[in-house]
Amino acid sequence: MYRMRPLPRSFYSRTAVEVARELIGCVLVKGESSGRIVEVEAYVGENDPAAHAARGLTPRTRVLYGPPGHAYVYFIYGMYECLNLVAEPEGSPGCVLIRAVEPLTGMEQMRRRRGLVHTEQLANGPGKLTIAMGITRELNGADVTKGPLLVTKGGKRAEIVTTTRIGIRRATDWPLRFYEKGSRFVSRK
DNA sequence: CAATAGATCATCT
DNA sequence: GATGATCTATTGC
Repeated sequence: MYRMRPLPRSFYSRTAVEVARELIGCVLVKGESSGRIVEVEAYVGENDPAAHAARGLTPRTRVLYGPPGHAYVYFIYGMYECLNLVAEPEGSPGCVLIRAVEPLTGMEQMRRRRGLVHTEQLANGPGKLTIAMGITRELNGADVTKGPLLVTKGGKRAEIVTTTRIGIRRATDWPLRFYEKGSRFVSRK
């Protein structure tokens, strides 16, 4: 189907903020599970004190410096994985953290992985959504313009709320978190 | 309700 | 050796 085609690489080859805002309302797909992206954060590169790229090119941040449209999946707190999409042209390490999705399909599989929680809480956080959708470090570096993990265009354009980012210690006042206004599926208002 | 503690390990200093 | 883009359970008011 036309709608199911992955977003092209050119979509991601813009500033992290542009990509972040445009991703709201798009659909994240992996296998039979899919969800509408309702909350994201932009990490804007080496000059962003809260970004992993703030310390430059290391083994971990390698994919951030690669071409846009790839997944950056990292392990945090000894327990969770977080999904980012690499933005900006190759060599510029901006990215977008996917913080929450509204489950659309494959909810049974998500419940199997996440437990018997309400639909709103299946994927309303960066760690929760990777568990719900089965996204692991094996997908680090994966090309999301191809699959098995991909993003497609959403339906109608969402109204977006801008706030400061969550769970970071530095640059806590930078307005780089975006979520869909009125959504019950965001991690926190 | 809000605040806090604990889990648990890859990454970088 | 300290830290962290988290989550859950528990404690306290």
